[in-house]
Amino acid sequence: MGANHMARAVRDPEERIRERNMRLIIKAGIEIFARKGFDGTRIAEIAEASGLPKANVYYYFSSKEEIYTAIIAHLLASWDDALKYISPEREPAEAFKLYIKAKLEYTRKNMAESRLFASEIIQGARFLSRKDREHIRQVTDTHVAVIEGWIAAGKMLPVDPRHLFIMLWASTQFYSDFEPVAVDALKKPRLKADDYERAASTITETILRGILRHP
Amino acid sequence: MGANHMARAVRDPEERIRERNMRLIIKAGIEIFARKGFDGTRIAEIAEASGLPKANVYYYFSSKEEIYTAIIAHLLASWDDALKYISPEREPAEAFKLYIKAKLEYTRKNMAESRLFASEIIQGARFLSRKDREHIRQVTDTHVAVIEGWIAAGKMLPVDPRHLFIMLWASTQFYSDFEPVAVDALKKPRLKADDYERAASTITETILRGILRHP
DNA sequence: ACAAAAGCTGACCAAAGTGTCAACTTTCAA
DNA sequence: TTGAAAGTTGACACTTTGGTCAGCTTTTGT
Repeated sequence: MGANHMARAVRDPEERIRERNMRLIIKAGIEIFARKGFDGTRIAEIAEASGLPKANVYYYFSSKEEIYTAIIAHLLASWDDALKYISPEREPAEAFKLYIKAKLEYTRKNMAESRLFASEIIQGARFLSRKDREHIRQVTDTHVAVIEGWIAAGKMLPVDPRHLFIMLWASTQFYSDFEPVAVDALKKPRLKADDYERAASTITETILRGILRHP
Repeated sequence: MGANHMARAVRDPEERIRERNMRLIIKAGIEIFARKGFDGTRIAEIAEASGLPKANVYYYFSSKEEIYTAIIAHLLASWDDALKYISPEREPAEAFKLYIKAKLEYTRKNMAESRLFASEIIQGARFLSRKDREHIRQVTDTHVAVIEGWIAAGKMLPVDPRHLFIMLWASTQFYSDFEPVAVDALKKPRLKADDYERAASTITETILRGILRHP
């Protein structure tokens, strides 16, 4: 292992321990914050769920808030991922179809994160920084502009892009955020992959008919 | 006041005090449970918000859960109110338009209730009884049948009614449940009546184009 | 007027919660 | 091999919280 590293301090080997434990804590935290909200979550519970003693959790995070905001920051990174499909080169039909699909897939595979974020918003977005919210606004603006471009080019009907985004965001989020209600409404014991697929096609078809010039 | 009552015990005069205090507690409870969730809410805070000493709150309710479930029960009563517009005699266009409008109006005028309900669902619907959920399922079924009737009569396109309801429910709820995000997405300092009106028209127009035979 | 019912509340617990710490063990570069 | 940094943890201190209670005041039908 010749020219290894000799970095500033001592260790390195992937920083295995630290990384692994922080990951465990974050993972458990997502689950529990999602279920209980910020105030309702007890650190002891996070500790138990991550298999670490409470004092060890405090070795890595100095407070409950620090765990929570670490998670929120991580979440926001994936916020705009699905939006990449809304790009000017694409045709609206294709773009919305892909967006809806990606959004539903993300929300299905990351239920806890989705719920945690929803919970944070419902509880007043107390831990979203001004910067976070500015970021949301900016990303929205960019994509609103794309839609306005499509409208100007006659590629879709003049639908208010901001309200349209809200419809899409709301409709896709619903399936994981409010799963107990979705389950009852669909009369299924639980939601499976094909329920999400049927959701995707219903939303996509309805929205596309709703915003495209009649074919 | 001749044949008054002489009920089993003593008082009656509108039961003023009891009624008034319970109302105050419930009202404060809705606000705070909505913001903090069940676990995050402290009774002391409800007491303070309702202007009563904590011990007095316990004079009327014997536990936190009792306050909470009282509120939930009250909420469910208004659950299906907007759905009355989805009735077989109506034309789909009219029905959906009225439904969307009513739903948005309710959610706007009862933000705290809306959020509390959303919060309860996100946190796993722990306090919805089997009966409550059965009720939801039943009401949905009734209205799904109406839509299926419309589809069979060729009055609208064959859209999956259950997913359609979810789209409507989700899109309308969003504005109050996730107001901080809606505010950012719409670039408004706060949502006002005309934002809800614009939401209503965008949703209505898009959905109607999405489910009706092309006019 | 008056006694019984209803309403009120400060003071008090026991339990649960957050966060700290000193002493111990493990890891690792030299 | 070694010693310093990193990691671990039981026990503890302190605060908050849900819930109780005994004794007080107010209301009310008669």
